[in-house]
Amino acid sequence: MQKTYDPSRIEPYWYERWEHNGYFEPSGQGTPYCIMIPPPNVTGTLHMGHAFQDTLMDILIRFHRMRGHNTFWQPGTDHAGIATQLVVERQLNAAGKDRLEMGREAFVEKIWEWKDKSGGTIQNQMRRLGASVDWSRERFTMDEGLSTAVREVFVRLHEEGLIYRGQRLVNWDPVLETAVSDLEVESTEEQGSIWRLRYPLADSDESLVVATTRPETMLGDTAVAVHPNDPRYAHLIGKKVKLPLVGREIPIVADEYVDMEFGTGCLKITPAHDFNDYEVGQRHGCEPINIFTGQATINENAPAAYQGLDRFEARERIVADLKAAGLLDGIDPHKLMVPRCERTGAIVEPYLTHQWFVDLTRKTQPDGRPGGWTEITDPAIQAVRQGQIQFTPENWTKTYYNWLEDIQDWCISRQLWWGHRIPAWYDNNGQVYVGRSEAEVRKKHGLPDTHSLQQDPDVLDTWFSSALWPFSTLGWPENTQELSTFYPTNVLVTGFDIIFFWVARMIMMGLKFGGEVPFKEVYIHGLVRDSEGAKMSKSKGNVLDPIDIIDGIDLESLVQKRTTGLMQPQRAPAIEKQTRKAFTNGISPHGTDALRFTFASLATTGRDVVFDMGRVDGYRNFCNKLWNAARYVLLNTEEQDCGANDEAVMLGSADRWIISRLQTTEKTVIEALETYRMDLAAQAIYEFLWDEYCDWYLELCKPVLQQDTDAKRQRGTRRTLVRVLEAVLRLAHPFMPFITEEIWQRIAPLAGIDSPTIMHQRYPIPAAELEDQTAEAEIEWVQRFILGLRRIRGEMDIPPGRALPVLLKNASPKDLERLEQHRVALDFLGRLESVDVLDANADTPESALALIGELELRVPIAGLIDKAAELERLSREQSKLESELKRIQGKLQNEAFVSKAPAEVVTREREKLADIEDALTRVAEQQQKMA
RNA sequence: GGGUGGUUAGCUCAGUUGGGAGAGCGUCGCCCUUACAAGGCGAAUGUCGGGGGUUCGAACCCCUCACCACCCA
Repeated sequence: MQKTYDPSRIEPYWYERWEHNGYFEPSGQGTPYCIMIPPPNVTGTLHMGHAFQDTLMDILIRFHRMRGHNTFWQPGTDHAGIATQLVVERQLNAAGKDRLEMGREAFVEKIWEWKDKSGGTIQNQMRRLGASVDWSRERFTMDEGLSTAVREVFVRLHEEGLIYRGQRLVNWDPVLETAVSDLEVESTEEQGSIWRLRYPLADSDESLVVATTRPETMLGDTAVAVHPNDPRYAHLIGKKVKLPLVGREIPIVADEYVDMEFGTGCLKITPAHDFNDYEVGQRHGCEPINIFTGQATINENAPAAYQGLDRFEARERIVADLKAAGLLDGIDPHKLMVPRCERTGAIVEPYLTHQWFVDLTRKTQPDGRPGGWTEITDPAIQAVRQGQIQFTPENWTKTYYNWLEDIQDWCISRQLWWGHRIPAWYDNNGQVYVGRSEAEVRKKHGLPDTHSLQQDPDVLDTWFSSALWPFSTLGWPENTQELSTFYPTNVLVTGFDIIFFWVARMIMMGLKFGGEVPFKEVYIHGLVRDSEGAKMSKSKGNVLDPIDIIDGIDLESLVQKRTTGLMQPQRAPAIEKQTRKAFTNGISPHGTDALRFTFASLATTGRDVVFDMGRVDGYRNFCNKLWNAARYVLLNTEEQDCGANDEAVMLGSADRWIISRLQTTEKTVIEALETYRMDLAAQAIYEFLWDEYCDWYLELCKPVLQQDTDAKRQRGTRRTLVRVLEAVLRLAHPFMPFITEEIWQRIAPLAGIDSPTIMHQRYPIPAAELEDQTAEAEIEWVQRFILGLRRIRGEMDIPPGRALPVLLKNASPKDLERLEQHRVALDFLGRLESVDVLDANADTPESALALIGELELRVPIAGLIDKAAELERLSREQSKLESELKRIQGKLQNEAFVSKAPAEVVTREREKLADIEDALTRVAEQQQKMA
């Protein structure tokens, strides 16, 4: 093995080999285990969230594969309708071209070109991460097969009356001119104003004042609402106001929606441009008046003076005109939530348009057939409530229920060109026909070719196809082998941010069309944040490319990367400054295994994953530790007798100890993996490998390998060195696939194993009969002995190279037996010059003291010990012991404790008390002697 | 306004049926001991957010307050 650990040398090599040899494909044997990847954007790049999530999935996949399951991890991408169309459109604009001039067909062609060009990026980044997905079955939401599934679902839902077309208020992006989903709208608090507008009554000199954050919408007002219990306005209910600038007379209505405390207590009602007003308007029979065009300019329903104005220009003009008319009562600064489209940054407009909806709310349809609530929503709730699907952590079910129980119909149409075209055709009479194809529609409805049909120009929400992902990827609606083997899948691994939009919808569609839940478990992980705890985003300039952590990147390149292609270029200097501060020397290379191990150890139950580069540094060191430990093992075992063919061996207590500890570690790791506690699993592996195998076992081996003359003992030690390492490599493989494979290739033959890859080896199974309490007690005694000695060394500033004479006093027969048995190890690890056992009544010379239970370990002072330092240490130890003594005495003197606490707890406290009293006596003696 | 989660060492976080406060990183000493200086050995560091309650006993259970974060309206 190379002397230094160099991940860049081993990682790409092994991945290429694994993939080339088809090791990621399902074995076809054993219990099926399947995970569907949450499909990333086909033209996207890997961010930290992906890397985190992919790591967690790969750990589960490799774990189950090694347990002998028929394991399948489905990879793929989605077409990300808006994002992708936008990217290509921007490219065209930069080249001086225009989508509309170009035409739909040519534009879509351009997007496919872009997809082919940049489509492989994220897949190759996943390869760098070691993701063991089955690339041979990769899917894309706009593949032919998946598109068939989309059409099939649409048609069937429509046939059942569960998809309808209607006019509703939707979130509208006036830049893209499309409806967008709630998920794509981000509301943030922004500074705005409240305008107080005075509306005169129609039939008197009275007037009232409405408060609004959006004065321009007054052109579409259809009512003014007050609270029915508001005494200030009770006399006005039922009267009319004359809408300024427009002249329309609109009613004053009473509605409990109005907040009497807010503003003036009078609310202008604009049903066509506000979700709440729409509801209020409906209650009072107000016809919505739409005053905007698709680009949010004022349309022909408004007075001519304002037509054609942009919504923000219109606001200024209207406020100015009202002011001129003496109808502006005032302007107050006000913070309000402003909804913006995540993609374009444009302020989203509630907008009244014709869209396609999935019914999720009706219990029954007017014709008596079951409605969407009964057919789709309620079953999705029940599946979780009745435990067919389990969430981890369980708490997230609340979020799930909250949303589903208050669900709205799902707007699935988008006014885009990139996506699945809605399978609906219109004739010249406006009659709509839904079917799998135009031919099917014509056949079904007996429409001759001469009867003109136009397909609906809109496409479906990307989430509509994503909702089908768990079964459409497996070949549905065909009844394929894959579908019957892997559906329902085992677990969905995802972030809590898309529980509503994706998880819930997959459950709905899975139950409806897959006939069963799409997955039995949902593992919800946290979201990756930067070291300050802030969400990572390009515009904040705090994103990290996982590949940069793997390969390393110099500061200049990092600054460059973070400051190019910004939506707000003016932020570049701030981002540059912040980057230079946070990464003074850029990012050093860490390798994939270290990054993966970091992600695993960050996967706690919390919902924020605060990413700290220091952790990655630490785990890279861990990889290095493993590497060097393996080198040491090989150095001592290669071409030597390791008992690979089950020759007779003798195992010492150190051997039996490390084997016993390995069983415990295996149990911990497996249990942690089964409960999605990757952090605990990683911690157990880390501690075993570093604190037990490296720090103690390798050291305990040295005297045996270097000095022992018994072949069976040496063979036993070599065999244990090799076998334990081999097992822990398998244990750690799901977390650190590359380094474990590389080392395993060298170690496995020494353990008598012949196989091309660790990937297909069995995951360790803890064996109760290998647990050995006796050996653990033995080694613990040795550890305490050595630690006591080391502490004296450290505190007395005695160089580690200097051999020490040791005196033992108050030794029990057991102590003497252990001393005898472990003498070689103690000499080696403790650098003992001599050991003398003193009689109980013998005089003890001035010496530094360490207590191992009742056994006194003493190092004589002459010429070695700093008397003052020892006295200082003794007084520190004394006060520590005394405070502990006080605590325990207090407990035991409490009669209620003695009588009510379990007997074993009381006994334990009594024993502790005795130990402490004993230790205090010795410390006091020692102090006297030194004084 | 409704809901959820959080508050433990300087930093990031564990703490699984309530019974001796932990890890990593950082800090401070001593060591280039033939696997590893990306290392070894040792040390220091906490009114477990505040208050109250239940209990023999609370970081953990209950109530309450404060602050932070997120989600929904």
